[in-house]
Amino acid sequence: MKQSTAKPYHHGDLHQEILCAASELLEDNNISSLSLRAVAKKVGVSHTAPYRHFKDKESLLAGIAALGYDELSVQLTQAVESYPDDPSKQLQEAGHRYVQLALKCPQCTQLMFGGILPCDDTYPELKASGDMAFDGLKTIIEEGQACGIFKKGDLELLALSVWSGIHGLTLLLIGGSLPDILSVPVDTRLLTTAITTNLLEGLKAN
Amino acid sequence: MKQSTAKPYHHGDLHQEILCAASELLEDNNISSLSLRAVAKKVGVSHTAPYRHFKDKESLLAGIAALGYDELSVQLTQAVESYPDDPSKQLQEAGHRYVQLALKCPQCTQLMFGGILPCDDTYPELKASGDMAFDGLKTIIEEGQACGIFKKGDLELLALSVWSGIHGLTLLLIGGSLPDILSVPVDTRLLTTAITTNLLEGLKAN
DNA sequence: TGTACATCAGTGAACGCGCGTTCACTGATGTAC
DNA sequence: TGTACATCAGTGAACGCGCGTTCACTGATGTAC
Repeated sequence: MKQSTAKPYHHGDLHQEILCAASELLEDNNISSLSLRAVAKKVGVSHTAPYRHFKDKESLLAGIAALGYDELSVQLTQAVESYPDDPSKQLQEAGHRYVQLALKCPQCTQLMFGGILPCDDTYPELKASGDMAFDGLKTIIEEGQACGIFKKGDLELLALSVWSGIHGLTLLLIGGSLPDILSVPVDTRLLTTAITTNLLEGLKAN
Repeated sequence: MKQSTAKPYHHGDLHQEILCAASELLEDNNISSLSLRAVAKKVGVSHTAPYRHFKDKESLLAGIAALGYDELSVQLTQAVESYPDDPSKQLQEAGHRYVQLALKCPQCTQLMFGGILPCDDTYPELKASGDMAFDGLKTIIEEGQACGIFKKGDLELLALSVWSGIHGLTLLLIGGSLPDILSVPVDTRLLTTAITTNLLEGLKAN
């Protein structure tokens, strides 16, 4: 993204290609076994080439995570657009999209939320992307409050309540422990609906 | 645990000591930088000694995670005992204890839920400990249903709803992203109370 | 009680591995005149 | 238009590192007779 407007040089847009290859490799294995060398190999450049585009390995990881937050924002926006003027349905749809996205790229989700990267201003782009995603959620709830279907109260606290519920389910799903804990087969859609319904119950205005 | 009844031999109870030292080292750093060699060094034995007690590194990690689930079960039991005959308060207390425990040992929590270890029967002790913890939660909800203050419905689904909410908050807290996302300082107790209250709202009988 | 033997916890050298990072380099591209 | 130079993306050899695991061993403990 940062480089995508720059003119191609030598390789083309190695910055983007590295990010893209790294995201793919990340899902093929896991965070700790993702190596700069493997990424370079996948792209077809020497294993030192990435250093022209990323200060070090952590910078690359931060770039991947930022892309993840960006994609999350896109999904939230689409959820809102799917159900204009119906914050309850928007929230439910957002929940489904959150879960689906995480299931599509579980390792990236771990990277985003696993406390692996600093969340402060070390990587401004990462922080900005993360904030934007949370803003998307807050907007839905704010809308619901404005039209009187969600209860009043601290916006961030309500948003965090909802987020926690979905986030918890999501991580339990990608953690893979549920199939061995629950006595029934895991039906992702059913579980997500049940949990968002529960959350909406606690959110609705009296 | 497995060995604690065995008579001391040579070192004493190296199995336990290794588990203990590994748990401590785990919190000092993180999962991927925990090494068998460092554990052995901390205990004061050669770096191959752990192989007499654990098949490989993953087995050791499974042992640590199992201890984590056991401690979780203890906390749930204590939550129940703190408020006899009041499942709502039991649940709230359980939430607080869940969060507190995770904050005390965030890396172990990641190990337990991060999809790092197989959840099937590869490590029976691990699976048994995990199941027991989930049973503790189900028991609280079952009790609440029995005395009519929680709504009817699939027990596991309700338990999972509650668990997801608390689990999500917990992982967001230990992920460390909240202080940089929320505009107000993070008050763990307040957040936990708000979220469990919300969850109870969605759980109560009509 | 004493002795010979079996068991097995713990040792230390050695193996092969992939990793992140550095460094001096090369060569393609862009630019000033 | 042509030339000399500056820039900088990508190279490849080399570094030092810590790791998991294996192996033959040693020596302390337990046990059978």
